[in-house]
Amino acid sequence: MEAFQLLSRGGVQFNKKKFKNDVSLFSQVQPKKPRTKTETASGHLPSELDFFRYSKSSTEKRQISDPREAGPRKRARIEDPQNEEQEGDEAETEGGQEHGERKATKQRVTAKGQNIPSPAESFFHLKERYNLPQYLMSNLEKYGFRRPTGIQSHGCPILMEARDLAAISPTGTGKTLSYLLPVFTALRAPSTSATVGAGRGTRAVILAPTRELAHQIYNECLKLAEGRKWRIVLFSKATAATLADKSVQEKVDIIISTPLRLVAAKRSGNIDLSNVRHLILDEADRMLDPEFLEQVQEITAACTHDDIQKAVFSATLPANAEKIAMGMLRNPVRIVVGLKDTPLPLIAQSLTYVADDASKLPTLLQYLSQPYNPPIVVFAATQPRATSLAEELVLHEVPNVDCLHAGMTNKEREDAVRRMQRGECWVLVSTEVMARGMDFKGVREVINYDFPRSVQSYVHRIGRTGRAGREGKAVTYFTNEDGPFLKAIANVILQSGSTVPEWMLKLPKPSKMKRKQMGKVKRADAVNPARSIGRRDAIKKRDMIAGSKRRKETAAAGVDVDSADED
DNA sequence: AAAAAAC
Repeated sequence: MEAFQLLSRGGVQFNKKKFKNDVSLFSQVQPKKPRTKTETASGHLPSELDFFRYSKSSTEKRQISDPREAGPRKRARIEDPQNEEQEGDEAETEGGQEHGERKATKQRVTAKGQNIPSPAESFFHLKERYNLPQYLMSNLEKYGFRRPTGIQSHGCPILMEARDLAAISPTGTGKTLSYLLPVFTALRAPSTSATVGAGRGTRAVILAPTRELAHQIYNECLKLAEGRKWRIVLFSKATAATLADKSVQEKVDIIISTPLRLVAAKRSGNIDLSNVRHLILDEADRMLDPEFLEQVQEITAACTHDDIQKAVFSATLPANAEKIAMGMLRNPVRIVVGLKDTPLPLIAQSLTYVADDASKLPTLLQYLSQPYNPPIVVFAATQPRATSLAEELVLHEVPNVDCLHAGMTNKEREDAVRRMQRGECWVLVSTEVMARGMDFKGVREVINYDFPRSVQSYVHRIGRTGRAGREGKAVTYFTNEDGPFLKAIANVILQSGSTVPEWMLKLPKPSKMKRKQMGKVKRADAVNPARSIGRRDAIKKRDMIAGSKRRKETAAAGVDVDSADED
């Protein structure tokens, strides 16, 4: 592992020529026409592919052909009552409408519940209505938050009026800030201050499904907290230990944690949650998955204060998760920004046909040998596949490749995130662990190397790009085996305003049996069938690295050394 | 429907 990491970090030379059209990592992308289409790796389709029978009339359904048209077209859709999500007694508003000024990117907002607080047009309005402290206003300005996003203008008032909230808003639309602002406003002053209204100690808990996401939320907290002596704790083994001291715990204001970590502290009696007034579940549907649910419920039960406000946030919320969430909330407001379970139209999505698993690597290598827009996030289905793919890319001289999955050590994970944030990583190969919430601002493109297992997974994965109003590109590889899952994803792409070949939508709905069967197809750990991963160890890796050097030298002489790497 | 993630 060590050797591989060294190699992936520093062992590959920067190839300027390859990127001469893209010198600056963070410069504005030329708005390209988003195309959603089916590309074939080999240029022709094998006739035995049964689901391509439907492609005879492969005319494309066209909704929005250009992201710049998204505004007006979206508007047209809003006015079409047939497209409205039907709700019972609901208030419906569109941000900005009542003041005449509307940005093209504004999305439809559906709110449901009793006495729904009206949205705030600007941070200044929030301040006027809810007495937002000046330090928050300065910090907002300092960090470039000029206007609230849809979820912020609608969600903040609801939370600031002490209501429970279920909020659904697309990826990259500022959900974190929409719950942090109300939390800071409600807490008023740090525990250490003389004028604390609501008692001392932990008064807000924010839960997230991965360490990386918890850390990112923590960083956002620190931005808003500047200038005040807030004690914000990113829960870890180390911090949990220091909190065993009651006098330390009394000074804490906000805890951000993954569920199991907090449960462990609770069980050891090291944490007092009895004064928690705000409990936030980020990536709520994930947090309500069976494996997390018990832990979340244990934490909820430990938050015994009567005046507790609960809120759940996500870009996706399947019906069963929503049912559980609503059961946890008191007289909640439910708001949906845009369309539920739908990616942003800003993301140009495409599907690429690759015949089988073995064809994916050559397809990706071919793609990465041409100029592209780094950084790219590549999603693999399992940890071994992510590792294997990253190794293959490194061995094939792709520059600045990194790998990140939960099988790695904390330090390795932190290092990978840091390199990503610094723009040192151009291709990040990862698993589902990176799929949710992570905000790497420069990510231009997502590649689903392995087909996502659910619509939710797809939406969150591709949501790593196209954040905060930027454009993004998402490519999804699909093989013959992915056929049964293709239709659902095609529908999502269509929903989000991109185009999809009509035959995909005509695919038969796969039966449960069929899905079960297909789902059981075992994916090889090694991404390159020519290499066996079974006997991999440090020595083997050293050989591979040596092999890659040899390859480099012999490549010029036209000698094929690939076979030398085989077992 | 299943892997990944959580310690």
